[in-house]
Amino acid sequence: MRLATWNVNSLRARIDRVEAFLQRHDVDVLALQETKAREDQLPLMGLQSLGYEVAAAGYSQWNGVAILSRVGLDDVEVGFPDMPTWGDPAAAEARAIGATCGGVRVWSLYVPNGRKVDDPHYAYKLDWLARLRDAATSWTDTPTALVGDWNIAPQDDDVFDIGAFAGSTHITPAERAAFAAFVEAGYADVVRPHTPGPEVYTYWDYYRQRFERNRGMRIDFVLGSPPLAARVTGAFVDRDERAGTGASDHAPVVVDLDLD
DNA sequence: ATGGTAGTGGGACTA
Repeated sequence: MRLATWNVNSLRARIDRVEAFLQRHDVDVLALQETKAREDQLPLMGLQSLGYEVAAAGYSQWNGVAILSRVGLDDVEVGFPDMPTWGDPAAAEARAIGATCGGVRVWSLYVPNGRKVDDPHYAYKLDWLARLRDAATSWTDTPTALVGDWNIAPQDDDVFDIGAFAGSTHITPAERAAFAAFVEAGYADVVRPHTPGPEVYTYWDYYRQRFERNRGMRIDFVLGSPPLAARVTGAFVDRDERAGTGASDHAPVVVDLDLD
């Protein structure tokens, strides 16, 4: 089974790219973030004609997560147990959706950005991650994939210039500890072993020609429970998807699983 | 400290 995650930065603006991506890589399950579409603006018929079922937690303008699957899509759950709903509950629910696809529990996650370290959104981000970790701790015995935009760069090599991020979110010790807590709970970054070396990014800002100069960040991850991680046979970042006009600012991350 | 670009929706906000 081929599983992918992609912060698409508007599903409707990029539906042609999404369909091309699914076909180019023969993807079975795609977790999307920043769909920027309400549920009544979905599903998109083109995806269904390609054989994909759609589960979405929508919110107009910002956020929105979805899961597309052509290997079954069962037990859809919007939000995780005890998820904090600071601010607009609808916006909170548009950050996490879970579904069982082909025997794998997939969670499409859009971790709160955090804005600035002195912003209330930063405390919300840490609280959100801690509660997700608490919920995820009880899922480690089953094949579970926590995928999406984590808005955390766990290592200094995961940003183009660590010096430029001094005092910024995404690289603080507290955020990195929140990420590490998932690893301590048993989840593994299943992509990094297949993408060795520095400067393997998943996100490049639109401005200042950051992609052309490869000044990016690695903030999109697939974390697998032990039963899932044991079945990973390969992974890659579809860097080419970020090139050209009309691209999302994030590249898709693809993982292959041997479920036999 | 600011602004650069993109998306939504048709202004201001988010990233």
